[in-house]
Amino acid sequence: MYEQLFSYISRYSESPLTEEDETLIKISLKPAKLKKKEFFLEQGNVCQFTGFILKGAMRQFSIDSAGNEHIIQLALENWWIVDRESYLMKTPSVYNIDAWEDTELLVLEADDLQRLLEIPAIKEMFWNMNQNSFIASQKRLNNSIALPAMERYEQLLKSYPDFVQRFPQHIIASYLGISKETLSRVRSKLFQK
Amino acid sequence: MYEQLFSYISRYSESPLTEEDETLIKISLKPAKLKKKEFFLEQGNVCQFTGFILKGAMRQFSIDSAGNEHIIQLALENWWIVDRESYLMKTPSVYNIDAWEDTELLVLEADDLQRLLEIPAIKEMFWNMNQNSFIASQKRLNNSIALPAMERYEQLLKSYPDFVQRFPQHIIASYLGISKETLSRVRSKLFQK
DNA sequence: GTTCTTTATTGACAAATGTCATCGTTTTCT
DNA sequence: AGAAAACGATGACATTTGTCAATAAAGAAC
Repeated sequence: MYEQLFSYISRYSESPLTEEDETLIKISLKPAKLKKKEFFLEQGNVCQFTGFILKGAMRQFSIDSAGNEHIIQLALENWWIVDRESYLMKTPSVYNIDAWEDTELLVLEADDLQRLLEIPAIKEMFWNMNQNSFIASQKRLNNSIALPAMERYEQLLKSYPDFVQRFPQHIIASYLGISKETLSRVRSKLFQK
Repeated sequence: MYEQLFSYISRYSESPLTEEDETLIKISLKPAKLKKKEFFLEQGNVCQFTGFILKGAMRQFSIDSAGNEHIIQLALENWWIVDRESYLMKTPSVYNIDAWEDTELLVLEADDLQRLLEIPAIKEMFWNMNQNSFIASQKRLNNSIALPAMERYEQLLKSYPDFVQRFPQHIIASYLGISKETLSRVRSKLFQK
């Protein structure tokens, strides 16, 4: 179970993990399971955990004043999931995170994170993960303000083809910031070509 | 000149700076000046520097196939500016960065960054800066997919009132992902209230 | 296996936003 | 000071996208 995480770490850091490191990681990251639709974080609560997804699919979303969900993040195997602002500042979150499929995770409490960051490989892994997250977020933002619906969808197909396999269209539409009807029409136009 | 940076660092880290740290910082971060409209980074080039803005205003933008600019970041005094992907991976950038006002910076080359990160206060400062950048980017993304034009503008007024003072409306409109005409109309509606 | 829920498509129409053109004002440049 | 450029507002109209409703198919639950 932890092998998956260790292999992830070695992919995102140059420093090796010692035996003691691995022990500390096993103590800090605890296995957890979520059934489909079960909440990992509900808005108004403080985000207690960072999750590493071993198996399954999750989504992070906000709910607007009209009650509509807006997907701000989708995550599959080997992704980290957390509301960082709430987790780090211990403030109530404006986001929800739930499982879209039955999901297995390793979860890490904020206090344990501090201890883990003493491990160079972990620090490096999170450092790189943070950089990549920011870069990805900025790209998505650029697409969002610069591209019309169809091109946003085409970009998504290129960047995250798995999403389209694992999540239904109305989730993808919300992730792109368009209505499900518009996405349906965009797709039919695309496939006409 | 460096006092401004030192004070920034102390605000974003708990560790103090030693004399040697300060010396190393002074060696690594070099003063630079940009006149209005001058490029800090031009698309197609590798981003060579991370800049710390001492005085002035800058913008980071992409140009789409129709030749329209899309502002993905605005930055004022005490902001860092860089295209991280290009800077870290040494790949050609898809973004442009230029000065909107005459600007004074301290600039840092990627190789020197590695050396600076040995300083705990610097590491901590960049760590926190990265977290904050990601959180801000995610918020902006959420606004972008969840809110109509007027509410996006109201959010901007709350979050970054300085932007509206320092940049003309067509820049603000582009930052919000709307046309300058729409922003003009949004504003006239807002002020009618 | 049947029922209920979720998902996806499509049409008709509404609303939001974009485009183009014009005009007056302000700012910048020399 | 005078000319040129940038800025901002507005009208007319086009385009994109959203909303609502109906329908059908696929999948989940019991």
